[in-house]
Amino acid sequence: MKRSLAQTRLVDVAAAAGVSIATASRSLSGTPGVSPAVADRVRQIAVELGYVANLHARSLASGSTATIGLVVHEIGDPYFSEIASGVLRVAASEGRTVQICHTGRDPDAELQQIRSMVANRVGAIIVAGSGFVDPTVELPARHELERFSEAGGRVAVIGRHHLGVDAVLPENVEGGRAVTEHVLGLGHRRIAVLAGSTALTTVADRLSGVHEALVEAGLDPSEVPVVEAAFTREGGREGARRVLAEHPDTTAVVALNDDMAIGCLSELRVAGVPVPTRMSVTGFDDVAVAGDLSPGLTTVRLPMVDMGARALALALKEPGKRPRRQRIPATLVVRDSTGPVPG
Amino acid sequence: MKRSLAQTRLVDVAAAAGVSIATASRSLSGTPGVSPAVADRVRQIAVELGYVANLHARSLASGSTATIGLVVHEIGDPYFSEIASGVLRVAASEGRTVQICHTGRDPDAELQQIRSMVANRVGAIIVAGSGFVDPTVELPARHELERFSEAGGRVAVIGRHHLGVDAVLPENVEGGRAVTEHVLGLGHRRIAVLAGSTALTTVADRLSGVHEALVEAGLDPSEVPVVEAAFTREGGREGARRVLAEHPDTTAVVALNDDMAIGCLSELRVAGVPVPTRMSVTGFDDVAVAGDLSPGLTTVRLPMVDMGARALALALKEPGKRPRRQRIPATLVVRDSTGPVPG
DNA sequence: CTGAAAGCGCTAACAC
DNA sequence: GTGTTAGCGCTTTCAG
Repeated sequence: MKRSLAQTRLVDVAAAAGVSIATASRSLSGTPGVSPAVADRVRQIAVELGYVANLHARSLASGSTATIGLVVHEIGDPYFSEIASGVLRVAASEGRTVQICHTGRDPDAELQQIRSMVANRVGAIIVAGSGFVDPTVELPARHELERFSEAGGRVAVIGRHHLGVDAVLPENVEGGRAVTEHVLGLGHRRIAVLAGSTALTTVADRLSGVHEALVEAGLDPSEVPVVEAAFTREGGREGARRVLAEHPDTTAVVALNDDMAIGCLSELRVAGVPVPTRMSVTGFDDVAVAGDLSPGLTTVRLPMVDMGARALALALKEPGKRPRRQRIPATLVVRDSTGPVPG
Repeated sequence: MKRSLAQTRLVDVAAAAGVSIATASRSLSGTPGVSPAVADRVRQIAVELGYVANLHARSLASGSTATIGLVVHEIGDPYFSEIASGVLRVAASEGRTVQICHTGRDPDAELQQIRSMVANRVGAIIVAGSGFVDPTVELPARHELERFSEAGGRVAVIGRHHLGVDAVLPENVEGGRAVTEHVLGLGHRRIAVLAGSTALTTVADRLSGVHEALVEAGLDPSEVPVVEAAFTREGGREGARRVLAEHPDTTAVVALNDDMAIGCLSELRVAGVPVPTRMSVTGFDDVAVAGDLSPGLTTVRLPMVDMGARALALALKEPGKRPRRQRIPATLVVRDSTGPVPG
C-alpha cells in the first residue's frame, strides 16, 4: 500500500535550509563538525516543518535504534506490569520507545522473542523475571544476548544470575530469611512453604533463605513441607488445599510470592480457616494490592517500579568491562496476616 | 559504532537456496508467484540459518511496519495490563511486535506519544482508556489519528467515543445500571457513588447507568451523592472517608471501578465498618484480584484481556468504509461484598 | 566546515 | 515462475 501521507523528510528540511542533506543530518543528530549558526537554523526549520526522523531509515543506516526491548513473563501479572511501569517512565523521559513482549514463562518463547528483538536492532534489551536453576535451559538465550552485547547492544536483566550481563538482583535469599524469621519469632514451628516451580531461581533463592532461617532457629528444614504448585494465584489455592489436607496442623504458610499468598488466603477463607488466628500467611513482592487485602498481607517488599527504572538506567549507561550487579534490598512488611501461634 | 554482529540476511538465505533474493523474499512473505516446492525449501533454509528479517529494512522498503503501537494510561494498572496482555497475545501469534507507552492520563502526553508512533510508522495504533467528555480535549489526538488513518495506518480504540475510528466499546452504561439494580434489589436506598473524574467518558457512562437505574426505581438521582476523587485505590480510600464523614447513614457504596472499590474496602476495614453487614460495596471491571479479596468483591465484569485481543483483531482487519464498533457486554458478578440493608 | 555518494536490507515493479 | 533493479530515508565515509 502506497503511503500517501507526505511526511516531511530530511531532504525537505535540507532544501528549506539551503544546505546539503548531510549537513542537515549532522545538525539534527548533534554530530560535531557543523557551524553552530547553520546547525541552529537547520534545527529551527526542522521544527517549523514538523519534521520527525523516520526511525526505520535511521536505524537501517546506522545499525541501531533508540528502541528498548523489554521481555517479561506475563504483562498481566502485577509483578511485571509494575516493572514495566518503571521502564516506561524512564524510557519516556529519555525519548525512547519500548517494545514489550511476554513469554508465558516458556524459555523457548523467550529465546524467540529475544531473537526477534535482536533482529529488530533494538538499542537495548531488558529481560525481567526469574531465570532457571538449570543453566542449560537458558544457555541459548544467554548466547543470543552475548552476541547482541558483543555487537554493541546493551543488555540488563532483572533477577537472573546466569546471564552474565548487567543485572538488577533482588535480595531473594535475604527476603526469604527475613520473612521466615518473622514467622519463627511469632512462635510458629509447624510451617509450610508454598512454592512455585523450584526450577526457577527466584523460587530456589527465596526457599534457601527460608531454610537458612530454619537452620539458624535450630529446626530441620527437611521437616518443613514445601508444596510446589504454579507460581500463581491458582497455584496458591491448590497449595492451600494440599497443606490443609496433608499437613493439617500447620499454623503458618510462607508463600514465595504474593500471588500464591493471595490465592492461599482466598482458599483459607473458603475453608473457614481464620487468618491469622488459626493460620498465619506471608507473601513476597508486595504487589500494590497486598496492603489492601483483608487481612493486609505480611510480605517482603520489592520495589518493582524502581527495579524496572534501574534496569533501564543500567542498560543506558556506558557498558563497564565487567557486568555490574545492583542488589535490591528486600524489606519485610508486617501487616495483619501474621500473628502468634494459636493456642 | 559498527555492528560486527553478522546477522544472516536475505541474500544469505537466497544464496544458500540457490535462488534470487526476490524469490526468497516472496517465499518468506507468502507473496504468491513462487512454486510451492521452491518456497518451502527457502523457508526451511531460512529456519536453519536462523534468519529473521530486518524489520527496519522491510519497513523502509514497504512503507509500513508489523509493529503495533499501544497507548495506555498506566501499564501498572491491572485494567490496562490485562488489556495489554490480550494485545500481546494476539500480536505474538501474528508475528507482530508491540510498542507500548503510557500517558499518565495526560492528554498532552498522549498526543505526544501518538505523534511519535506515527513518525515511527507503526502499522496500527491501539488507544486504550477512557476518553474525555469534552471532545475538544482530544481533538488534536483525533486529528493525528485521522491523518494516520487516511495515510493507510490502522487504528482501533478501546472505550472512547469521540475518536471516529474502529472501537471496542464496553457497555459501561448497562454495567452501571446492572450493578445499581442489584444494590437496589437488596433494599438499599442510602447509596453513595465513588467516581473518578467525571471529565472521563468511562466515569460519565457508568454514572449515567447508575442514574438510569435509580430513576427506574423511582429515586431522585440528585439525592444520591457522587463523591469524586482519583480513579485509583487511593481515591477510593479518600472517597470512603468522605462518605463516612459526610453521609454517615449510607448503606451501600457503588464505586465506578475496582481500584476505588478496593481502596474503599481497605478504608472501611480501617474504620471498623463491617462489609457487607453494615455497608455494601461494589466495583467495576473485575480485575483478577477482585474475586480473591475478602469479602469477594461484587462487581461488573469486563473481559479486559479479550478486549485487548479484539481491538488488535479489529486493527488488523481490512478497514471498513465506516468505523466499526464492537460492543462488549458488561456482566454483573455477585460476590460477598454486597448484602441486604442492615437493620 | 560542507557536499557527494555509497550503502544499510528489503520490497515491488518490471523484465524475461 | 523467477530474476534484475530501482529505490525507501537516513547516516557516514571520503573528498574538497
